[in-house]
Amino acid sequence: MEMRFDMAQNGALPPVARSCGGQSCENCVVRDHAICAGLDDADRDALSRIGRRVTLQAGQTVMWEGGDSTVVANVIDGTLKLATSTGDGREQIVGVVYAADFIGRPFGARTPHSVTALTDARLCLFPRGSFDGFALRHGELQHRLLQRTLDDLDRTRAWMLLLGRKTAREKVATFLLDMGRRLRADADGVIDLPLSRQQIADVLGTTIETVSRQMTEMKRTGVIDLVGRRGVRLVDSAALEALTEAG
Amino acid sequence: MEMRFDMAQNGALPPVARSCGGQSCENCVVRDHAICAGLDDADRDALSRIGRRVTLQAGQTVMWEGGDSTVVANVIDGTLKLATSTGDGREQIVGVVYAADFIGRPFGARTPHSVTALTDARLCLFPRGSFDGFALRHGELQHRLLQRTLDDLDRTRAWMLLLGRKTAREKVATFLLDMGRRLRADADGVIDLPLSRQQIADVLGTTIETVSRQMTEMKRTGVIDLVGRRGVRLVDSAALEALTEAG
DNA sequence: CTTATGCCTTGATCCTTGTCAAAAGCGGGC
DNA sequence: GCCCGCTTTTGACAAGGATCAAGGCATAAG
Repeated sequence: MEMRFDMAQNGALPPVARSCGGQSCENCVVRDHAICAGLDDADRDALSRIGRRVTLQAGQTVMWEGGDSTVVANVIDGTLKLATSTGDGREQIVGVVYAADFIGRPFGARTPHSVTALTDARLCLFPRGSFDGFALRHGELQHRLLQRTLDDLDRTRAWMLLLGRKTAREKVATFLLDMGRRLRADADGVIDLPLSRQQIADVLGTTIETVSRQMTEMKRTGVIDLVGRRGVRLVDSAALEALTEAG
Repeated sequence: MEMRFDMAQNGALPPVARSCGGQSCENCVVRDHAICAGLDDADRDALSRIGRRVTLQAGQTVMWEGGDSTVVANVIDGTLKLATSTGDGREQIVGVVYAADFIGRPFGARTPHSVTALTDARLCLFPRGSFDGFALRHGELQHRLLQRTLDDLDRTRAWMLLLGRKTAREKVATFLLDMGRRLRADADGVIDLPLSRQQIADVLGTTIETVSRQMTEMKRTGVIDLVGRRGVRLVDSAALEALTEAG
């Protein structure tokens, strides 16, 4: 088992996080998709007074595995990873979150996994205590949080099938299709992956070499095309879909 | 990849499930631990009128992967597995549930995984629509459901680390300690596993042969003791704990 | 434009685990 | 108490993927 101690990943928040408290919900790009959607103006306003905007740079960590659960947040934009690791440094990415997703552990003392920005990102950050109190008083918000948590659980369990039972080929194919669904391709049909090869390996429970070999092979057979380090074009999605469940 | 089509596992519910509608919540053994705990007498009574008790035999399936989500339930006693599989028959167990746990997919159209009894079991079964309506009107119940779902998600993510990054030895050690925590040992310190070797393999994302070899080896080194097919004694929990994260 | 720094790719080899096959042993039924 | 069926164990072998080791190539800095 290889060990990595990736210092760049562990940059703590700067002493004073760049807060944009002046920003309100009115011009928030995720207001209709995040859990705050459905709140009336007064409630949304009350919630916004609890939170503050925070900007993160790629590589910054907001929450640590096993640390006190002091904050929760909505993702305004950017991509972040949720990860756990063994004592000897093996890492497993247990979730990737995007704009409008919710992060952190409400109603619990500890954060069971770390949260780290993969790209530059903006969050709408709430102290957990205040957020918990607000949620308890607003059934609609709690309901949306429940819906989202149930969906997360479904997705997570589907991923367990991949980790436990799929081959390297199937894992990579599933991953690429999943990225194609979540990320928008540019005019040339190229997707800009928010993850490095190592991080893809950490999502799939395999190694960087295996990911690289599988992707190269898929390029050779014309199923995908690789553009620079982070670019992928899904040339033949049907073929990719087929690779999802067969030798 | 091996394929199994385990017919005994797929026994459908009998045409008329043995219902014990006469049973009330008053003498329910899980009333203080299931999500209904915390409801006042009137509300609990209303909820009980929605549900009915059902008895399952080991091997019976209550919900199917991808099927309509028509019912949800509290487990009164027994052990059940949650599972997903690939089109070619590889199975991954994504959860094991015990007395007082909640099963099924509220607030969603489809059940994303199957639910099958591992031992004889009793459920308190609710039609999903009625349950959803009740939950929407009772914030306390919804809050308990949220708490439980958040805990499930945390446990599930912890299990992803096992599936993606742990060795066979570490997987089996982690599994045995987990069982030791959840199940009570008898006077001799022997735990009666609710899972066959194959099912253990399906939980750990490995094969029956690997599970067997690891357990035999642990017995040889005196860390555990094997008693019949389903019995295990955790002789040296500290040593087992050590095997959880090292070669 | 040139150079330097990491990522990423590629190659060779090893080894853990999966696969195939058969023997052993537990448990239930007669 | 004995036998039969099925689970579990054990063995031999194969292979997919991990590990070790260079080398190539984007990307950013000078």
